[in-house]
Amino acid sequence: MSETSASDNTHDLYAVRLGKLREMRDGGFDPFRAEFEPAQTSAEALGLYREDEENDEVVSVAGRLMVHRVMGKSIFAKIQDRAGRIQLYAKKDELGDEAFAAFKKLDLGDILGAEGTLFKTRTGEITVRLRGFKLLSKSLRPLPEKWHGLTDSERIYRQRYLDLVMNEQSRERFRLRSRIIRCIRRFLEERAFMEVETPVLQSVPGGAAARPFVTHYKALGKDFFLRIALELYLKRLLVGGFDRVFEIGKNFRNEGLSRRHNPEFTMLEVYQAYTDFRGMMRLVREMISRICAEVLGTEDLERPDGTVIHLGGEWREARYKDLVCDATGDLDWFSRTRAEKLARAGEMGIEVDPELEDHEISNDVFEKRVEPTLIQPTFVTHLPKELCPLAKITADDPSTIDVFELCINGQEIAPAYSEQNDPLVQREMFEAQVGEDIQKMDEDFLTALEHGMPPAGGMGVGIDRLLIMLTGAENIRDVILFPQLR
RNA sequence: GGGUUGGUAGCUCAAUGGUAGAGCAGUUGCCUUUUAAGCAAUUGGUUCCGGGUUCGAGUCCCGGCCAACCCA
Repeated sequence: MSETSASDNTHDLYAVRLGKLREMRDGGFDPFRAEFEPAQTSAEALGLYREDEENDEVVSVAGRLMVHRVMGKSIFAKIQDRAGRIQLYAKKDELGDEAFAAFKKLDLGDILGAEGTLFKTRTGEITVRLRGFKLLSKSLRPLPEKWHGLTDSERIYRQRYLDLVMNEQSRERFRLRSRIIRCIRRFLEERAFMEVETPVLQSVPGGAAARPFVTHYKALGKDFFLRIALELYLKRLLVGGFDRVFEIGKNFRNEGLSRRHNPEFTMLEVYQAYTDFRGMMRLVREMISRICAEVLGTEDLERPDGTVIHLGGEWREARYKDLVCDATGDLDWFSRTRAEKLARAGEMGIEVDPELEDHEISNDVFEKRVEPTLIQPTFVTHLPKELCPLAKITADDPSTIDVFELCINGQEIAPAYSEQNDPLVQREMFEAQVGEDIQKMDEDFLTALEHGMPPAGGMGVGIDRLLIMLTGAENIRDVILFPQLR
């Protein structure tokens, strides 16, 4: 190797910035111990500007340095805070030589507090005429390139903070998520629903058919599971007399990763006594209207492919069996033998596991040929009873249950049931499932039902999927701050 | 789990099997209302990792890791 000057590390961005930090500390200033409390956000400060007036009021703002243009004896800079960006203007003869030199040495990504008065530049941008500033945190690593920003999808997810610093669309999507969840909470609280928290660690993971994550509880010497649904604990609360409850929380399912699946995802579950799945239809309808009115400002959502989802007006209602028959082109589909169904499904190009149960073949048809076509809001009702052991059997059709699945954007958004509250039937339904399924008997839940649960409607809303629909995202990772990666 | 595409400077990207480049960022100088500021000079590389073919590999082959998309 040739003799390179070890002292010349001007190419090493980290070393250059570290050097600047050392220099400051040697000079008696440590940015990481500095204090500064801004009086305004960038947006509030901009709002204080008065056209054709003195504008002698001092504003103070703080944020991350995103633009830094040195022009001889003046410098233009922009800092970014939670409300946006604001431009700063430093003038050598106003700021003083020392402070000006320090301002000149700042790096993109540094976090600073600044104060000064407002004026408008020649090109009309409201700007803070810097009177003083303080470095509040030295950034030792460079930000992504200012124009193209951060596009590497892996870093967008693994280093989400960089995505949030660089991409306004991303910041806006997560603000929207927060506002939508807040809107849902308010909506339910206004209707006397009480928010509760139930166990994440469970010894019997119930309420759904899914493979759970297993963990070990050392003190008890027992394996536990991360919950796959909220349902069974919330229903215990109905028994206890909290007859309107909801929970917004994480569920965990030990499944693969895909555009629509993250192993931990956020569910809303709502239970209301003295109503049924029809009551849940009204509730979810009103809840989504409310989100449209309060958060989105529209009932028409344009998807990335250009089609528009209409959330206003009447929502379609269709029976599960009718939809499946339509999709197969066979009006007698449900009276066909298993072999006939397998053959037809094969003809339709659906790869079906020949081991599947009868109803599972039909459900494959539903999931692959019906659900993706349900772009406009559709309540799918009267599902086969095998699909859910926790719902009431339809009074005039013992093969179906009183439930709906709300589908929008080609995805199931919200299933809801008239909750099964007959402990004897519930036990039979569980027993029919156990053995063939991962789901195990939750005896404690059955005991609770035996004490008497009021008739109730219950509903689950997949918050992440709802957000995919409402934000027009194409991937579940875009609505989860820190999605699971390999 | 299978298929396709990709991984090159801090970032965004180039580079017929033949000397690894550009823009931005950085460094130095000029510039007191800029808007991806400008001008001039300049630093910066284990081409994801490990093998192989070849006189010669960022490029071709095999294996691995990671990502995106599609399928399961």
